[in-house]
Amino acid sequence: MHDVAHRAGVSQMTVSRALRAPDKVAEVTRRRIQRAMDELGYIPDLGASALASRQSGLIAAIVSTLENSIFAQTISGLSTNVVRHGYSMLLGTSDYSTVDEEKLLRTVLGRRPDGIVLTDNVHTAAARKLLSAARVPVVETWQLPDQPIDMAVGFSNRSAARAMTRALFSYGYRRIAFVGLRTPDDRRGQLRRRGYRDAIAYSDQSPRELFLEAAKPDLMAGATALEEIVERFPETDAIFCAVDILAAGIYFAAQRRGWSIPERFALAGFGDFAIAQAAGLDLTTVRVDGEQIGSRAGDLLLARLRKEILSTATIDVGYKIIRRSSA
Amino acid sequence: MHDVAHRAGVSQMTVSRALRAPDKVAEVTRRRIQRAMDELGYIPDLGASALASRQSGLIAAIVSTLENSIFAQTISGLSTNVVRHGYSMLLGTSDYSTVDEEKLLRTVLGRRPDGIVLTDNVHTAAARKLLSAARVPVVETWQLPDQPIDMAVGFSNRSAARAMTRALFSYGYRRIAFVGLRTPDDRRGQLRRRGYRDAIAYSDQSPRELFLEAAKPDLMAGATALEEIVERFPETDAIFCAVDILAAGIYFAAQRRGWSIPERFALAGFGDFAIAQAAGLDLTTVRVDGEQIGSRAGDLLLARLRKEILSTATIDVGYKIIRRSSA
DNA sequence: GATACCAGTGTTTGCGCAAACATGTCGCAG
DNA sequence: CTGCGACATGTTTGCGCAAACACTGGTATC
Repeated sequence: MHDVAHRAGVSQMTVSRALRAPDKVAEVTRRRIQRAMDELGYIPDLGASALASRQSGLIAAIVSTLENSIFAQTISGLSTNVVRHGYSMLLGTSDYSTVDEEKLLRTVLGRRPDGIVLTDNVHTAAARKLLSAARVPVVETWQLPDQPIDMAVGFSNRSAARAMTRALFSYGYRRIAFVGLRTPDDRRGQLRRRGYRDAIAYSDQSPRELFLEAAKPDLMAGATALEEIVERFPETDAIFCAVDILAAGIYFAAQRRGWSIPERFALAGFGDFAIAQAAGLDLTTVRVDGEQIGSRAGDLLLARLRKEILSTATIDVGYKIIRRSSA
Repeated sequence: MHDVAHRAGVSQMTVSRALRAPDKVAEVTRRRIQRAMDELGYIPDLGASALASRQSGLIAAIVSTLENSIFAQTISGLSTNVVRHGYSMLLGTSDYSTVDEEKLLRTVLGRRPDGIVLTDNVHTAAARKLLSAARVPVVETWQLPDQPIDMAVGFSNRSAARAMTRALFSYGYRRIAFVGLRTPDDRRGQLRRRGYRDAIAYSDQSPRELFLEAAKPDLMAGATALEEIVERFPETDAIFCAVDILAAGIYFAAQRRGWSIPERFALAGFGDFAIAQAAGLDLTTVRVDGEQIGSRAGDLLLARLRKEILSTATIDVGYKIIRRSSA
């Protein structure tokens, strides 16, 4: 910067101003400086700028995983939004572990980000303490937390599952089964199950729940699920799966048995993954806009960083029940 | 840090050392410092550290898109690798635009990253200049570039497509058609086409190529492809698609016609996307390990940062022809 | 017992930039 | 013509940390 200043015949401070507050520098001077920067191939050191201004210009995101395309979408939405406003994205992966999240958080906070976005809302006590001590704006995303650390953007898995179950009732189905995974740390699955039970409780039916031992939801798990459903709840006329992929597994397994859907039984999933569509599998499901969640999270952060007073620190982006031919 | 030093009864420098070079600090002192840090909830400022040490501890990745799960995998592999070694990930999205990539590069370089990973190998001249001027280790990934900027990890789309075409010949098919998209900026598709032609040139057959006008590869495009193939090359006994999703589209379209695969014709794709598997669509395809590409890119960077002499700056991770029931 | 050496710690300085304040220059009201 | 304010620019200082060098007391060497 000093070199640029020298070449443009001004002081280093004026160069700094030309960069950060161009309107405080005379037009001609600004152009001279610009030319000097171009000629020297000067690229301002944002790290040093951060140190001096106490604003890092970084937005950190800690996602549970990138394998799942929904979080990738959220990052994409968030990134597009904040990058446009001059921020850079810092990314970390917690692998669904709160302990890893806490560890990651320590390093991330070391970068003094201006904002943090989390895709999970379960944290260690220490992590919560770190975050509040850092006095950094935080947005939790996807499942709306009961006790938000700060801000939140997402929806309620429970109410979405309740809505889907009710929708199945409204389509005329009665003996609705629910399929989930037993994995104890699958909070989403548990919430969706509760939503299912909420709806069942308001009906004349008793719950038909199936929990698979599978570690991961996949097609195989779906196939197993169908077998067990047939055995334990043979009267079932609709199956609601906690995850689309399970529904897909059930679909193909049914196909192999020569059963047609929704004649033999209706089928509903959760997530509206591209997978289902791609498989030509016209699945009734719950859709949540992952990209929008990221984008809105960015909005909240940016507003906060502009010192705006936020009327609502929590945004419910809702969900959509997509009825397709499977139910 | 000053406060921590005071509390531990040492100088600020000793605290710094306890952090960066623990073995240069006496055991007891280190423990006192550790305690002081815990009590104060001190988190070192990595930005300031970067400024003083001239090492940012940042690895930047510029991906074409996150929508596509393969790049998400690469980021995941890269991130896991470098984070373990104390680096943080800076992420940017170029949306397949070399101009956006260049813009992004300017900001990214402002952070003075210790290494950069790119998922594309087409860049503006200015971008190339920026990168070489920055003297930062660079790894280009996926398609191996003809003229690498620095290092590279990936494979050759051309040779992979050639191998697949040859494989189809070896399975006994003769009249092999190729389906791609016309989108001019689809470099990958062009390279795969060349690979196909390479193989055809060594056979007694003439090329049967079909280029769709569709903007994006999807199931619909696949369905259209089948119609055109049937019309223009009715004698075709095998179809090789530049992308799995097209193959899936063809598969379902064939299914609707009551044609069975591979009896009516064989089908091969490229990419081994989870989609195909999920659809229960047992597709013969070319598999490339996206996560490994990211991980190996990390290895190269880390080695370079350790000042190791690299014997090879380019790593070909290869590909696998996966023969399944569709061919 | 002088010399060299080393582990452990402290002091000084500067990384590249921006905040805060200081200075200079001009136009315009009275 | 004076004085005051608005604008444009310069000077000083410090952000939080680590490199480089200086220093201390102890141990090994012969």
